[in-house]
Amino acid sequence: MLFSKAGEYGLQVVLHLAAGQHDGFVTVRELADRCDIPFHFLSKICGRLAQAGILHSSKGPAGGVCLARPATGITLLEVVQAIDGLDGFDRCVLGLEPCDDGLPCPMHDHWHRLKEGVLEMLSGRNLGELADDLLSGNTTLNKEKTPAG
Amino acid sequence: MLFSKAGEYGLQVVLHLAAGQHDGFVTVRELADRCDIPFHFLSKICGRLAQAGILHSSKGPAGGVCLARPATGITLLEVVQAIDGLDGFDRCVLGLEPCDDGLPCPMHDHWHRLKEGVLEMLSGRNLGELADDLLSGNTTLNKEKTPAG
DNA sequence: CCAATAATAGACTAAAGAGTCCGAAATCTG
DNA sequence: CAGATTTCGGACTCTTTAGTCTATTATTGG
Repeated sequence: MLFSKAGEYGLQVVLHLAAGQHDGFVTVRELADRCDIPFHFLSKICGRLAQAGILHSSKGPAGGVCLARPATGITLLEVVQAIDGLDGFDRCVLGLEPCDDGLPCPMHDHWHRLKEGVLEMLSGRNLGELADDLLSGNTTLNKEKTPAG
Repeated sequence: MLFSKAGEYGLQVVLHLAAGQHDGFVTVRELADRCDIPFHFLSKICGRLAQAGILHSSKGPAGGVCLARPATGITLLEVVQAIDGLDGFDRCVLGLEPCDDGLPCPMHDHWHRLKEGVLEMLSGRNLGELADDLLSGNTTLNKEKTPAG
């Protein structure tokens, strides 16, 4: 609805890393397993996040990825921007070409307010604060499948 | 971002019909031309809208489509539901499977409020009111391409 | 240096979304 | 009834997104 699958996965992983309190690198394989994300697909996503300066990465044994900066200095908006881009936020909700404050479509104003709300959701709190919510048990990233049977 | 292309087109057409003050049927061809939508694609969309009881349709010469009910009795939400469905509104914004008030993801609450806002945007006003905005010139559906050259 | 490990890059396949085409079936006009 | 018009339905192509596979490069440990 709001993000591509890659975007969803990227957000999950970044939150996982922020809440994980890992010292060094975590392998993409482990992230993929823990978050139930196709490994090769996640590799690409982490590549983009590394290129955007959100993750650090290291090859070889004891390598992997980790947050490139303190979690308190990273917002979800950066992550979304690195993966999905922010173009969607500039487009008319009806797909009309000339739709701005000058020539607004019937939903322009209302949608504009909602978009602001989304941007605020993505940039208002940093990864550290969200990680705190996770660690305190107020929220969760669990993606457990109900055990077979 | 929020709707599929088919959904966007459907909303455009329904708004166009509501604001058009047509007496009888309008051909899908004419709608496609006016709204700059691929004709065959729009045919399918109108088919769905007709099946959902939002449009009436008639074959043959002097045939076409028209709103099945007074515009004041139709909401955008119905249109979206008929074309895209409402499943997207039930899904977690991060794509997590168990994500509800009991086991919320870090964005659950915030996203829930925003979704309510979207639903309110789609159901809060009816087609008639939106058509009034269009007719009074406060809003527009214009999709003019800048003239070649 | 050698072997194992892990990210990186790119080609490839699969599935979904978007758009096209054609052959009905229905309906109006003459 | 004949022919033109228009919706309806399905099959089809094209593009994008999602996901897989393979080879390469860098790093670590022995």
